[in-house]
Amino acid sequence: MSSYKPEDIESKWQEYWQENKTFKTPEDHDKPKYYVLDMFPYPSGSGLHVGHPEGYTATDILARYKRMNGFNVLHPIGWDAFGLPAEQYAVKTGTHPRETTEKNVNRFREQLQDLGFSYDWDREVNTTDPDYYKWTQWIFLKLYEKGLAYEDDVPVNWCPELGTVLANEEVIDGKSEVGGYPVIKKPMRQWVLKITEYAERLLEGLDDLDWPDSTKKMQRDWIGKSIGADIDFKVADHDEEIRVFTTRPDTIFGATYMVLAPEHDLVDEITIEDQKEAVANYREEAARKSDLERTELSDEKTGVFTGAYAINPATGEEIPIWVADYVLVSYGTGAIMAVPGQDERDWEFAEKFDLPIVRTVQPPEDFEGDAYTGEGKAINSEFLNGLEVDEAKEKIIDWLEEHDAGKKAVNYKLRDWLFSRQRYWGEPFPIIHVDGEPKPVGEDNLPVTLPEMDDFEPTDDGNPPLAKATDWVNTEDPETGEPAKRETNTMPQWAGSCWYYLRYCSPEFEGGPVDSDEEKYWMPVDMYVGGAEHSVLHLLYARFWHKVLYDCGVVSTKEPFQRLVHQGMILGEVEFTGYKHEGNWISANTKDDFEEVERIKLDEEQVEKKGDDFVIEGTEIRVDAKAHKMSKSRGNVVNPDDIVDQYGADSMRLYEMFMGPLEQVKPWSTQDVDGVYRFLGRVWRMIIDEDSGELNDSVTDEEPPKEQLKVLHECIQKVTGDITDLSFNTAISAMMIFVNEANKWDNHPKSVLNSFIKLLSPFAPHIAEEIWYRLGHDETIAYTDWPEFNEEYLVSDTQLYPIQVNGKVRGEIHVPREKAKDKEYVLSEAKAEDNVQRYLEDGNLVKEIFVPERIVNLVVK
RNA sequence: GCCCGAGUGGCGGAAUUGGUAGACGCGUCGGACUUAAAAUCCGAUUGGUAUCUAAAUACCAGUGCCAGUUCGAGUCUGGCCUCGGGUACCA
Repeated sequence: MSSYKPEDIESKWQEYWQENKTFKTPEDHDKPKYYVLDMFPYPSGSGLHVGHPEGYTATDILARYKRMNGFNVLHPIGWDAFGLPAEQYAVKTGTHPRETTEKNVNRFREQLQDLGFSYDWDREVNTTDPDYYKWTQWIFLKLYEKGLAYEDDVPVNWCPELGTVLANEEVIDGKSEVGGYPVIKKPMRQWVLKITEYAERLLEGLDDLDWPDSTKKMQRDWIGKSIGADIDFKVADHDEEIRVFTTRPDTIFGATYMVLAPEHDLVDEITIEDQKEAVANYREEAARKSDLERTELSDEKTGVFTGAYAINPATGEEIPIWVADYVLVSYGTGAIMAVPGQDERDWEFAEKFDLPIVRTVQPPEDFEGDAYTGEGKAINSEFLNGLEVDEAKEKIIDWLEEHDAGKKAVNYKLRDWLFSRQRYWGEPFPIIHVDGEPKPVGEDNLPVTLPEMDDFEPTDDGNPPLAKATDWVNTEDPETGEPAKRETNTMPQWAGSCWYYLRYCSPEFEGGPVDSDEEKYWMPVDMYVGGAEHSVLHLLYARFWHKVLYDCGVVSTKEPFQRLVHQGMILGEVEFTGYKHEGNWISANTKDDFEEVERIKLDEEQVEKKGDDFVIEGTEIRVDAKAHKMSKSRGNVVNPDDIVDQYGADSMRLYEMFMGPLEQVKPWSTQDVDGVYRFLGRVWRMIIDEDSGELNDSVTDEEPPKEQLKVLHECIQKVTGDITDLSFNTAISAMMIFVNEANKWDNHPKSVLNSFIKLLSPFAPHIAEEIWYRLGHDETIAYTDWPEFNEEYLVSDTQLYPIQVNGKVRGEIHVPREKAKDKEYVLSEAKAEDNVQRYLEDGNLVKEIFVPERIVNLVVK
């Protein structure tokens, strides 16, 4: 072997690492620890796509870097392996989901190993393993014991095609996130987790986390805390009161009607005889509507009058009570006081149904529009008149409390978490029903394993597939021996991923989900890398469970993930698209003017850049130049296996990091992989003689000269700093600069090469191990010491000063190091520079700017 | 609609606290090596103007658009435009 052949050296070192368990997590707790975690992958049938290795390479670089800096590193991987696709495949083909899952996991594992990631494979976990989900069930029992898990009959998102209930967040625009099937509302008995009880703590906990601001904001918005008041409205000629939540109690004098959600409990009771039919029809219609229809029809407000009236506690006047679906039953109290003067939705409704509108906040003089929602002085509000919004709020709340009509209140958008699914391939609940009442099975009876089945279709009446396993369903109460029925729902996929990061700390531990000594050492996760699509759900659910476990004394930290980073999506290759209408080319910017437009994919050679746009070569016809999200249907998916086959894993890793900043969205370009591949080839040839396979003659044992040390230490400084900042793209660029420089040298002292190869090793570990070995080392490079840079080599003998005249660079001078900070000297040299002189001669020097070791600017008038 | 994020060569992208815009890489062009090709290596590569050509030098313009602050703005401020993402009757 002589030239750089990744296929040979990569498999060699992958085998070496595995045989020697190079990356086994150290068991001692003596050194500082670093826990670096990738988001739990779902092992899909299509295998790894190029987005996976992006985050994984970043964490792997950090893991390897930290090991070389003396840390004990926990860098694990595992499988979030329950889930719908394997079950749907089972329904279609009869293949048991376990088989599909096992096959997919094996494929994923192989692909990850081919990329040379330094995971501790002894700590692999799998959510579908009964030894794992035993503890998922155990945690559920804790939730149940604490009253945080309850059964409820709730209108749920029922998807007939998938035969399952979906969580709100799995429904997008009224269609299922998976498959895009229609979703309707249907009441069903469900398990629900009381995440709302933790709303405030989930909100507060965000403050101290080192997370992207946008992610924190999304979580805050999702929790949606708002402060206002609960106000009770008496119903005229009834004993009932209707409670509303409002953030604008100050506008109560403008509350000219009320609205109940169609599902509100009091609707039937208060509706007068004459309106019963209309209201019943409206409610039925609203129930039948899917979320999609509700959204689509949202332009036009609808509603019916109940015939009943409420008494506005502030004005004492009777106001009509309506039913309308623009009020949601699931937020606040499901009822509102409508203040059209200060609320756009109420205004719209009031206009449509001819209800009175009273302004209670003075809009500015130039205000044009309908409802006014801004700041201003109260009007038409008796004792509130003249007060600003905040003052008025305070005063009215005091007034309401005095008159026993309301009180200050806080509300959250966050809803309780619908926690059951009508599926087979998920964790069974550790719950039995005795005489129809739920009862936990008890810790000793865990795990409750899935029964063997070969039919995974739900029953016709919408019961989960597990209902068909009658031998399994019909059991007895382990305590009393009474007949009992098992819960046939299963947990959602989120369950297993809510606590997996804990299991990695002690994957074999049998006394609980996590060994407390290990937990105290390893937690919290120091660096968590994964897609922004999990900004809300996974991260919120996991934080919720973590806080519950904290309350149970299972974990010692209040938050699981101290630092979080989202890798940006990798898009497909840039595509050029031209448009034709009736056979003639049309410009891309006019394509919306035509009804029928034909899209034509163009080659790079067929287009050229003209101004800000790309056009068809030789014409003015604009085309679209865009990189799209990779998708099977578009046919632009890049398979990492192909890149590894063609260029090797080291090039794959290097390219994904070189593309651009980790967190940014970036288009893929296979051609660009050439660049990093050539770089690795240059590294190889700098050290290895291609003919003999021996070290080059230029590789010597001599002491490096100062110029070489300068180049090396600049590289060390840059790479070290950039890894810390996660700026892997510029770290690689720094190594390229080093190699470009070093290739000009006649001699390559081993000490310099050793240091450089260490720098390269977290990025391209295979070639680094091979060269390290050829440089005469017996041990893996993975635990050698990271090179330290020495400031003293970094200083050059001269200092370069660009010389500006009126802010424009007109020349540059080099001054000796010892004079670099000498203002007098530098300025006189600057003025003496030939080109600068011309400008000085033409005007008067009025000001001299001298920034030490940076720049000189002369202001001339 | 609302809330974030981003606009820099043909392309991906660099640029400390405001201090030489375009590092590094791709592509393109030219050259070396070769019978030839591949591979490799060297050089050029923002646009424009001037000095006869070339080399070289100098100047002008230039980081989405328009203003502003400053000795100096890709970077800061205000107003727009475009693209990407999130969210959507949450009272």
